[in-house]
Amino acid sequence: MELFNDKQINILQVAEKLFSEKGFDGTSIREISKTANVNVAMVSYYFGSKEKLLESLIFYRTSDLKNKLETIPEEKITAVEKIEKFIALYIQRIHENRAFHHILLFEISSNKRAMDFESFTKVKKTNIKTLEKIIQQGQSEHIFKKEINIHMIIPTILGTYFYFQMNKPFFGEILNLGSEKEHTNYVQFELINHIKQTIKSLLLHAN
Amino acid sequence: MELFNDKQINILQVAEKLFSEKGFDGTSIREISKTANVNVAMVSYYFGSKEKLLESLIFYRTSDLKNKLETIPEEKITAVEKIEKFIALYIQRIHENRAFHHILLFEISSNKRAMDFESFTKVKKTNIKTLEKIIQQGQSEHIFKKEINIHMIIPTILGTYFYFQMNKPFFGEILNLGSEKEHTNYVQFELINHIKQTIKSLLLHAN
DNA sequence: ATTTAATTTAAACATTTGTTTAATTTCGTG
DNA sequence: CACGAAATTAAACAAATGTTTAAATTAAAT
Repeated sequence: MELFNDKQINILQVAEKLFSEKGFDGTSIREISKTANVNVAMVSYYFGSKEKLLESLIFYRTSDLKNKLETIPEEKITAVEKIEKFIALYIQRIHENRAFHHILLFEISSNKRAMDFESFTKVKKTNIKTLEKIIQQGQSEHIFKKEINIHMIIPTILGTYFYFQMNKPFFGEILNLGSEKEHTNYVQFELINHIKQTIKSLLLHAN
Repeated sequence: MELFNDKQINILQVAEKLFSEKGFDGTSIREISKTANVNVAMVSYYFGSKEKLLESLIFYRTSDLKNKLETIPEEKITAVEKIEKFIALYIQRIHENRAFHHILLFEISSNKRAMDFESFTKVKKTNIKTLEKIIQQGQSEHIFKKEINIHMIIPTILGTYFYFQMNKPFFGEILNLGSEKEHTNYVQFELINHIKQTIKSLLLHAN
């Protein structure tokens, strides 16, 4: 049994794109339906309402948010390698679903809609726990410093990415990133590398 | 000659609060005028339109965005102290105007409005130049490492702050920050300190 | 005090919004 | 083929939106 049929998925994907570009309130159902080549009534017919469409989108995207981060602590590699792998996988995953995460970031920081982000928050908390486990492993091996604020590591990792992403036109200009491909390439190599370097420096040398 | 009279400033401040909480599209002129205790028509009368109200807000806030960052490179303190001062002043300034910067972040990353952010972009570019100057000073003194991505330092500094700020409810919960005061206190001490520590580690020990 | 300009108001305006209706078409099943 | 359920449509709906109007009030200037 499939949760969403092709037509529904089409609408969800169009809505995701428009919501991420113009915001939830800035996007009308008529614009979504026109872009998706369906009648206006189809959105209500399939999803009930505009808010429920957003909820469906969150459900749709969160369900395949399961990631390979959880197993990293148990792998037979060094603590530093674990950190590097964690950062690379996490950023890659978010960048692949960047439109969705963009919407989430905006909606979560808005006081307007009382929406259920629990399923998403749960994944986020699991990821934080995974990172903390890796760091504590490194600390007990006396590789990582102990005088760090472990709660602020995730904000630095994800914040660097999101700030870069949200100011895409700005950095695209000063870094000469003309196309989307060049942009993704920069994230993949330069940005991920910078974050790795930053977190490693902090964990290995902080005082 | 004053640019905005008391009534206009009142409207601007109410609009700032509402825009930052519910977004530009999520806030209606009627809500603004009701909160500001003025007639609906006053917004059009004073500012012309809703979009021009936002432009006026940007103008109003950007005009006092002049900061004390520019003089840091010339001060007679060590490169490390300059970096620390830069971070502390920059984050403090943004945190004081957090509602405004919240709006800006959202509007800039939205493709919807073709708005003029030039005056703001100019300030931002000046700040980046200031930071780069400080780092280059430290590098020529052989205190700072050279194998860093100088363009990604600002995303790490501001991104850490904004990510924390945008996920305020989330971190408020796991850090037990009940009131706005506790929250600001955490930014002032813990968060700024973490960012200082992170950037210092990177600049001093990166490899 | 009179006139002129600036401010404030309630009402009206035209669009746009999310949503529903009721009729029509499509499709799978007996 | 025939029947019933699902899908699709154009139209209508009420509410909300940004903006304007024209009259009324207040303030400033002469």
